[in-house]
Amino acid sequence: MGKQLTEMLKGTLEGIVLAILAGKAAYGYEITAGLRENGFTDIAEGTVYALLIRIEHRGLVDVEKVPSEKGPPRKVYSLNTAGREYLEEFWKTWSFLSEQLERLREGDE
Amino acid sequence: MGKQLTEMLKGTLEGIVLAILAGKAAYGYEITAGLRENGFTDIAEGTVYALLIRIEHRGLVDVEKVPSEKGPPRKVYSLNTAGREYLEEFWKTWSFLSEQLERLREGDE
DNA sequence: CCAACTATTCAGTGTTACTATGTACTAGTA
DNA sequence: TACTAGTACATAGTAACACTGAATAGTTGG
Repeated sequence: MGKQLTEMLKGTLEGIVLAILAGKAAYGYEITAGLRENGFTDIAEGTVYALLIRIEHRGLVDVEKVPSEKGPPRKVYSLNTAGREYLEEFWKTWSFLSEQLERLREGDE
Repeated sequence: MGKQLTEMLKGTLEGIVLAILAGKAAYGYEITAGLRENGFTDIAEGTVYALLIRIEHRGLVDVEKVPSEKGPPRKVYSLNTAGREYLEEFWKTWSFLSEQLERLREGDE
C-alpha cells in the first residue's frame, strides 16, 4: 500500500472515525490503536488527533475529559446528532463513489 | 455531495482516470465530459488536465497529439505497461479500503 | 533514575482537487 | 467584419487533509 492509501484516506478517514464513534464513544489513542490492528498499520498518531480536533470544531462530536488509570487524562469523543447526520451524508457519498468504481472495474474485464 | 466528494476524490480520481484509459485511449476534454455524464457533475476542467500531466510525468501513460476537426489538437493518452501495473496496485488498495468501510457500515446496524 | 507505555498537541511539508483565468482553433451568424 | 459558442488545453493561486517529527505529561517497573 503506502502512498496510494494515504491519498485515498483523504476524505474517507474522517468517515471511518465517525463510523467508529457511531459504534461507541472513544478517545484518540484508542482509535489509533484500533485502526492499526485493522490493517491501517501506517496511520500516524498525529493524523487522528488532528482529525478529532477538526470534527470537534465542526460540532460533530461531544467531548468529555476522563481520567486514565495510566497516563494523562483521555479526551473521550462521542457522536452527536449533527455528527450522525454528517455520517449519513458520508455513507451516501461513499456509496456513489463506490458504485462508479465498481462499474469501472467490471467494465475493464 | 459537494465537499465530501471533493475530498474523497483525492487519490481515487487518479484511479478512475487510469481505469477509463485502460478501457480505451482518450483525451482530456473527452474524459471530463464523460465523467460529467456519469454523475461527477462538478468535476472541474482544470482538475483533469492537471491530473493527466501528472500521470504523464510519472510515466504511466503514452501521449499522442492528434488533430481535431473542430478546435485545437487533442492530446490522446493511452495506458502503458507501467500504468497498467499502477492500476493493479490501485485496485488492491481500493479493495482493502472498500472492505474496511463495508465492515464498519454493517457493524453499525 | 531511566525506559517503556499511555495520551495529547502542534509546527511544517507534500499532495491533490478546485477556482479562475487565459490561450487557441473552428463554425455559425448577424 | 465582429461576435458568439463550442472544442481543447494550460496554469497560477488556494484550501483541505494526511504525514513527519518532535515535544509534553502522567504512570509503572527494572
